[in-house]
Amino acid sequence: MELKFDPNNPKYKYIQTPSELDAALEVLEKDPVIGVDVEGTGLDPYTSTLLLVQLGNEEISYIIDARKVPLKEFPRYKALLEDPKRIKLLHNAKFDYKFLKVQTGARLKNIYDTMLAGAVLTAGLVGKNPSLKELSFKYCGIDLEKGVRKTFANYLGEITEAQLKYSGLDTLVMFPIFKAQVEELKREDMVKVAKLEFASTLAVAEMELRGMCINVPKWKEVIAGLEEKRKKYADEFQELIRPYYGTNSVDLFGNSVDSMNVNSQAQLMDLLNKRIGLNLISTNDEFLKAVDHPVVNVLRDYRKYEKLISAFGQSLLDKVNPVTGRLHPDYNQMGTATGRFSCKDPNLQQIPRNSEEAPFRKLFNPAPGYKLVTADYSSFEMRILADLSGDANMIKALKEDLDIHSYTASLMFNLPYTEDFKKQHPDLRQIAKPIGFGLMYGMSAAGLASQIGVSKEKGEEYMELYFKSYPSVRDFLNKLADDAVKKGWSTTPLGRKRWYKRPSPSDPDYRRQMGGIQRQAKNHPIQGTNADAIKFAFVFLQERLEKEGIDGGITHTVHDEIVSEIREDQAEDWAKIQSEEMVRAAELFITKVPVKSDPYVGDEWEH
DNA sequence: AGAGGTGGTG
DNA sequence: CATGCACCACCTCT
Repeated sequence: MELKFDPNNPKYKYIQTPSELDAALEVLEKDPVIGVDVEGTGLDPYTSTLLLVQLGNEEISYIIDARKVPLKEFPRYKALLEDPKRIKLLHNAKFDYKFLKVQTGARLKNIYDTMLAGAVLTAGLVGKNPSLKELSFKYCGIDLEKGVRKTFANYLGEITEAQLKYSGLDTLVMFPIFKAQVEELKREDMVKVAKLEFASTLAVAEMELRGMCINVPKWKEVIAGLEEKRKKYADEFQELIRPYYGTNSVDLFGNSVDSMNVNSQAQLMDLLNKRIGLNLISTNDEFLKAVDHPVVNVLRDYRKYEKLISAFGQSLLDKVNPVTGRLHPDYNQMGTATGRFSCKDPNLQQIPRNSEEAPFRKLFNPAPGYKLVTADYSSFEMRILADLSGDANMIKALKEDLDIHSYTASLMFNLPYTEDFKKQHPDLRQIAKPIGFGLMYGMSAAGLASQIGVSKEKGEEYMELYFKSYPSVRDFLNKLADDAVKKGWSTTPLGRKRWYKRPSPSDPDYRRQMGGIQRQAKNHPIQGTNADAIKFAFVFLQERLEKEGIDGGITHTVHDEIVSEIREDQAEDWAKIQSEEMVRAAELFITKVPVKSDPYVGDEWEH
């Protein structure tokens, strides 16, 4: 690829005064594509200081010292970044967007993100988002020096020559990557999915900035209650196992001493199998709950509390932002091979559902004067399966709003479907339900059998009855598996691809790996279409928030659910809009069955 | 530092 | 022959 810059001697200009910035903008305003990058003293836009803002074209980078040039009072700078006609070229735009909005008041529009483009182009093959270093090597053969980036951490001094050179190259190198990726996206028919990622990342950035309110004092109370329970069961456990160890029951001062570490799987196996004489292959709850032994019972109780405390205790409260007093998780919009979001620090997508003892979700509340609006798609993946497979029976059931698992059971066991089928034949419905879910994961008859606790033969029989009821579902899923094996990828209707690394036939693990690919390929278009719809909903909702002048925004998402925080007087109207926009987004893909989304307005995160 | 086990979510 | 998708956090152990 022909470069418009010298990687060893990149052209840059260090901007320290408003008049210098005016001169730079004079040049940049002629460019249809602007490279953008920022350097700060840290990663958090609220607690770190913005040091540099680099703006450039494919030949030169203008490196603005944000401590010297008052960007907040610079309309011309803001107008350039917010110009909807000009493409802003960034790597991981979400990060820069947050800094630029918080610290300079500018909100990027119309972006191209080399990181997200790289991620959609390698989904399934690579576990993490591509770095700029990787992309610049791959597309331009340039080995970027990234050591300098670390020098910005907590940096308070004058900007050095090395820092300038490094910062300049960052914006320049994105141009050739951009050109190469666009060609690749066109070749792979992935322009639409890339555009969706680019558009939604700004809504994701807004969501992260907003964060979520958590009731810290009550959270601590709940944790304290759980700790009491954990201690009770821990003590009981040590008391119960003492006979199996004999010595070491007290230390030199007469205090009782633990015989073993309950949290150690190795020590537990030793206790349960060698000392107690059970014959367990694993200590997970699946196996423990099949055993009736006092030690095991107490262990299971202990584990329940230990899990809640370790995963959702103080470690989660430590993530509260000192400036905003709220939680601002890091959402990775290409965090999964299927296109779903992942979430971390903290992962609010795995907060337990409310229970009496641990009502965690009740402690996520709106700010004073606001409400939380929660809406999720109902049975969304089932609807996607019905639509994509085109199965007439499944479509009919969803169109008529029947209880889908009861209807399935009525077809499987040749019984009439009635309003009270669920009450009449709970057992049959209980057989049909796991098949419906399992199928979307590519589950086999054997897997089904072990899950519902029947023989392999019975499992096969049920599976056969299910597929006889929904014949097109079988054909659809089988075709997905076959195509993935043949082509090496699967796709959603939008064009979101997932690639597969097919094993060599001589690989001893060949069968198992091929089986895995087939299961992933059966699931990907379903889970991926859910993701496509949620991301369109993000884009639509962000547009509506701005258009309607809503005081509030999206605060959270959990795969098929979106939570927003809206000023009280606008919350009811917004609830309707949120559901409508979620449905509108889903209907871009789902046309043969109805899509439903019911909103809930309240002071707690619930659904 | 990384792997394996366990368990929380959709 | 193996046999349910997608994640992340915490713990222990090496």
